[in-house]
Amino acid sequence: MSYKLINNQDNLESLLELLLLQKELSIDTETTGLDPYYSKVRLLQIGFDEQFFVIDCFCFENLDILKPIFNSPDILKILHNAKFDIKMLKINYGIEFQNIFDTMLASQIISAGVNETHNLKDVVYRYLGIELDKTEQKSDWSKELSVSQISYAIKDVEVLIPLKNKLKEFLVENKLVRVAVLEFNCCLSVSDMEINGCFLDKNKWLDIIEKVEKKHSKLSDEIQKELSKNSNQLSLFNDFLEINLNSNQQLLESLNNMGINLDDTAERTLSLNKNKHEIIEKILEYRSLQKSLSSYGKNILEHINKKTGRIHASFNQIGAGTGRFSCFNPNLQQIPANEEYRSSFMAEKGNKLITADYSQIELRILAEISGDKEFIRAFESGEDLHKITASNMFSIPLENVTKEMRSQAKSINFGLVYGRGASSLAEQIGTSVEEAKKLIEKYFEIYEGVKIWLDNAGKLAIKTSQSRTLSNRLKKYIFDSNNRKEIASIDRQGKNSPIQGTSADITKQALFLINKEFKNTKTKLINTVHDEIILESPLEFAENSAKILEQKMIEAGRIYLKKVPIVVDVHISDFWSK
DNA sequence: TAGAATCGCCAC
DNA sequence: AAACGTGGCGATTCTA
Repeated sequence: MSYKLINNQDNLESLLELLLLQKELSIDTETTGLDPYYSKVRLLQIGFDEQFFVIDCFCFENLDILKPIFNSPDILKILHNAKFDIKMLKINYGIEFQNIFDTMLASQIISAGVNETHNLKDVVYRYLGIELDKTEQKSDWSKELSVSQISYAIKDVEVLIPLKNKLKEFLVENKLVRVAVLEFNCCLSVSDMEINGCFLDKNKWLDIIEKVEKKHSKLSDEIQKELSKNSNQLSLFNDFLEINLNSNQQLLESLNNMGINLDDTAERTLSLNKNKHEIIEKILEYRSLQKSLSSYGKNILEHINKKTGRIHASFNQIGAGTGRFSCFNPNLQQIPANEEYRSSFMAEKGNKLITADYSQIELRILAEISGDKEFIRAFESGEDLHKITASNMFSIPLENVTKEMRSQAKSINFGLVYGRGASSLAEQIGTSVEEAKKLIEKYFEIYEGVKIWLDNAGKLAIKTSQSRTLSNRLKKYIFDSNNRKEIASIDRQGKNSPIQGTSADITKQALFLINKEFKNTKTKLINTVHDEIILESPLEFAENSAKILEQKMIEAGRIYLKKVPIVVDVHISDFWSK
């Protein structure tokens, strides 16, 4: 294998001359670790036309002369899991990227929700049938380089160009080029979002946790006492028997012992049996506190980066099969939605947080794709959707809609996108199943087009084993066509995926537009939660940034929704708020 | 006994 | 048997 090692300024300048002539480059890095704030880039590998260059970054103070290459809209940069290299190169060298092809994202797009691994080794084997040896990947890249290390480093960039070509064929064949470009563009935003991170006020957070801990232990005592008092099982030690409240097995047994016979201890079951004993309410409250303490609690503080003082969560750009993000270390998408918790996520001194979310985006998408005249009209009116739905359903003027009617209409509206049935609706709104059925029928008389679309979407998913969003994002379904339960599930997924996935399309489009708009400013993208985008902006720019954010989110929505108005709610605050 | 599986619950 | 879509995560329980 022939390659050129670049280890002095002369070499680097000659390389630049060559790179400027290229249309496509494959790029990879080898680093001393995984955390971009604590790791150094050892090697930067660049390949094109069977030519490979290995830059020993330890020989250079900066890589400024290469910046125009990475930032060039005319040179395509091919990477696998581009976010990793982009973050490393940006933090270490201030290198900005534009125009990328991420073979990992491409592989995920083609897999279309089917469980497959997307590390380079597996993807290369799947698409090219080549076995890559990755044993050097975790070797020590901070010392003198071995021949084996260099040849490994080159192998990775060598394989990227044929891999990209193969993946591109698949993308074209499956009409996935549009969504791929969307994801590649969005990857740049996600990289910045992870670099920026968000600020969590440690003391404020600890105060909350302390309060919760007190409530938690008090409640725990009360429940334990109650359980042992009523237990007809005597302790051998004549002491009261403590059970592990977090063990649902033990809890169920204890409840049965005191005459509360339940099938399980699921929240649903407990809620339905609240009237049997006051302890049940307490158990539910205990559970909620337990969840807060274990899932968030002090654990989240361990994610504060010592260098930046901020939390840099990891976003999986195509984390869900529908195209939604997922998030971990920590999961910022499941922070309790109450102000107590969220207000600890703050803007740093001199800054404001700007929180913007799409108003009822999924229902607007449903209106768009179903084309239902009445549903669209409801949004065009600008009135409260649930109220206007109730008014339509019960054939009464808006002002006569009662709270109960509105709440019933609201439950149906939200249940729609999940393929919810009558029995589950009945449970929520506290009516008989028969009544719930009638309400749904009435609903679909008003919004007939919605019913037709939902029915078809479910059937189509089962018939074709796939569904699409408005960006043409694909979701494939694998199921046993003899299994009724599975078919019912695919039916619901077929209804939900195009909606949930289009929402993801829109948010990703917005993330791209926003990041582009705020490039080289002090306004930073710091978080996103499905239909919500959060920026941190210096005080003096906050008003203006908020306006731009709103505009760009609407612009992104407009690309997909042509018939239905889009509304974005924006708030400027010192902390994360609704 | 470590890792897998399951339950339960937080978000949208 | 269940009947509501998408995730991550922690504690308990199961399993090899």
